[in-house]
Amino acid sequence: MGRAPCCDKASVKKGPWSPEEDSKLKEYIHRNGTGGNWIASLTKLRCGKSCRLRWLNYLRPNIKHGDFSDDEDRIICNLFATIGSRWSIIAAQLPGRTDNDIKNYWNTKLKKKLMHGLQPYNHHSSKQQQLLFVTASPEAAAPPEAARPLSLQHLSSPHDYSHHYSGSYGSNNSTMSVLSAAAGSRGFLLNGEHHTTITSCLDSGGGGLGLYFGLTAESFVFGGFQQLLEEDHHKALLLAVGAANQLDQQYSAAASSCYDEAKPPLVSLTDGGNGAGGTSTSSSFFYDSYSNNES
DNA sequence: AAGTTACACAACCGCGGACCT
DNA sequence: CAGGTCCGCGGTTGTGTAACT
Repeated sequence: MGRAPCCDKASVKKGPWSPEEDSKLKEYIHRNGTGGNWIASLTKLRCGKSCRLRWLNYLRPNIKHGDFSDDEDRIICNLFATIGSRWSIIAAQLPGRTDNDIKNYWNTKLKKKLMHGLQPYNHHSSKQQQLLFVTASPEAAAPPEAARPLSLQHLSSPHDYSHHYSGSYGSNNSTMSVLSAAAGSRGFLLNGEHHTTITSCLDSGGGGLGLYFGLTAESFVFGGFQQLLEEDHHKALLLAVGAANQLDQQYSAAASSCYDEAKPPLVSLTDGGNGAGGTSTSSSFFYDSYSNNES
């Protein structure tokens, strides 16, 4: 019944591929193509799955290695915001790039690049946090000519924010839940209008970094989230807020803030050249969440 | 110079759906 | 139709190396 076993996992080689193995694999593909059964003639060399992966991610012709362009960054960001971590689909939009490549690039570089605008906190110790979703001003969603320069805006209290969520949490999963709850159940304000439709809320795993986004018929929100576990501080930012059909416009504004017990929360909107790794590839601006210091 | 840490990338693992017998 | 494997995918781990102390 069924097919023969994939391979003898105890006897096939694992680990990095040698040039000899690569040339054997290339020769096999050259002779037999990739349409057939990966397992059939390769079981003595490597596990079929391993052969397929090596071919697709490294040996295949026209594979691009090296730095990603700004255009590729933009495509990845926009697609991630739209469909999440569907790397194979994203890779299909980037000729020469593999899903594994894009996944690694996102996890090691791009995510951090996008988070670059976050400033270090001063020290608070709090068990209860508030995440705040801030109204997107019409100025911020306008082209650069209109968006800059925006002056610093002091917010007198957390209640100046349109929506907030209170709760305690300590893991990525619960962080995601909080973000989901905050975004989904409370909604957010965009250009003065209340929106409640959040299509997804993602947590991208380790490192305390997460991402969330939302879509409505008229608007788009794509955000990031940073968690500083040891300080129990959380900071959220929106990377892109604007009309969905404006996403390709080349404008951005970045905001950074720091919280000081003696001062009200500060939100600084600036030209995007210095924010989020200097991204100018999508409409973007940042807001911070508010860390409630009451305990 | 040696040890440690952080980072980037390649490879592996486990799962779900498609497919085969 | 049932039982089994294959394929493709996303998440995770392992490894080499550069940067730092």
